[in-house]
Amino acid sequence: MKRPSESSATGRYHHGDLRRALLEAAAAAPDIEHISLRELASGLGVSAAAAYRHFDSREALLAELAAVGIGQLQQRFADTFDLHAPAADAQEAIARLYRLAVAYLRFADEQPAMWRLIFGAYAVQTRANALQSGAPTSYSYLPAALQGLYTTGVIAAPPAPGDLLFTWSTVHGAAALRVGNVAAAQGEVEHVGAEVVQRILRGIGAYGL
Amino acid sequence: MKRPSESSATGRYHHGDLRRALLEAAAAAPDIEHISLRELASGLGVSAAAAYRHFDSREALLAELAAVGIGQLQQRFADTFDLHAPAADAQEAIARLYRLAVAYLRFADEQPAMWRLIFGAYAVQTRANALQSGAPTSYSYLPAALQGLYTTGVIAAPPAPGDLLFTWSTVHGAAALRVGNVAAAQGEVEHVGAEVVQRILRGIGAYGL
DNA sequence: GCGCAATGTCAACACCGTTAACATTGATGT
DNA sequence: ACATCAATGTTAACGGTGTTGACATTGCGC
Repeated sequence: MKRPSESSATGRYHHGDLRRALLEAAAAAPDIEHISLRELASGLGVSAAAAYRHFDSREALLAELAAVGIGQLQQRFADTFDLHAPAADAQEAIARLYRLAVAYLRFADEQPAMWRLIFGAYAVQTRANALQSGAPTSYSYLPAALQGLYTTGVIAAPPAPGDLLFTWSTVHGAAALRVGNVAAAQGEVEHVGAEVVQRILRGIGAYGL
Repeated sequence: MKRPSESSATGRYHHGDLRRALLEAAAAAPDIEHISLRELASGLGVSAAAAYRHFDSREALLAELAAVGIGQLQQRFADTFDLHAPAADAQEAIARLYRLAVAYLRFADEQPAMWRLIFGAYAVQTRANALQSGAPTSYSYLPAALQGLYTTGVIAAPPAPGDLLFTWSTVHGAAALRVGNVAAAQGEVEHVGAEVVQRILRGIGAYGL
């Protein structure tokens, strides 16, 4: 309808979908946070000022890009288990937590720049907005996984706030150390995930594993 | 001897200790990573080019500043317990881990910009250098604390690499979530530290608490 | 098919990191 | 004491950056 069939810019005065193109080009850059608007624009055969028809500022573009990244992360979480389907049994509940941890680690591994953008100073506001939107977010999965551990009897008591804090901290921390190239956190994602999840389970009171 | 008594720059052609002054001014800035050399220099009543007599580049200055920050963090760790004095008993060994966690959290709380500088993309090389220097570093304390838990009988087996990874991840992650303004990690430092350490202990196999 | 809002261009501003050429200075050796 | 020289500062300039205002082109809705 409105979108020209070509997304690449030929000699046309109007690009067609510059907003999306800018975000995609930025996401494709190896060093997201250090790209320049001018470089980005000229790479798309467009003037730098054109970007300001779509974003208030460079920061606004990065914030929007962070939102895209949060969406990607959430999608990875969604691929690990269905938020609305309760875990069938203890084994499945534990597997969900494990898959979640591995997804977290893998995302950090594959997109470290995006990871830093999401959890760096820029996107604090972006994350806050994503949270108060009400819709299920990436923040819904970890609590759900813990709840599943309870309903399947892996843990005896409903997960306390401290359990969520602890679990989240551990998974997030392992990913952060990985992005930071800290030696202790390198190695196979599956291995790190297993080491960490095993101890998380013990930490929140899952006995007899 | 060589240093003029005044550290503030009066009309003198030579500043006296510009290198230190630049680092201090940068550390005092509210948003370390986004300061400009020119602003920094002009704030000290000095030309921007003067900074290049002391640092190869802006990045080099930030790297050096990160090294300073790592030193400060290490000092906080050193204040929690003596690396060379073994823990007297189980209670003391546990208290050491707790104080370490709280120190970690407090540092992140009080100097979030420095925290980001240290663990961000810039200082990867800096941290690597600090590690291979051989001297005791901030990376020595967590392993030592875990070892203390073993020697005092809190845990039955010597700490495995996975135990270090797990403990480090959790503490680091809690601090990172805090810096990132994630709601679950806010609240009193002592409380967050206690919640997290309690579960870490369980996670690494400390029973009967 | 006219007109207007959307979307682009161009030119300019102030600022930035960085460098080269030059200036001042404090310490050092005789 | 004094010349010398390395250390440390200055100024001027380069190319690059984010951002803005004035103007140009275009496609969609009446």
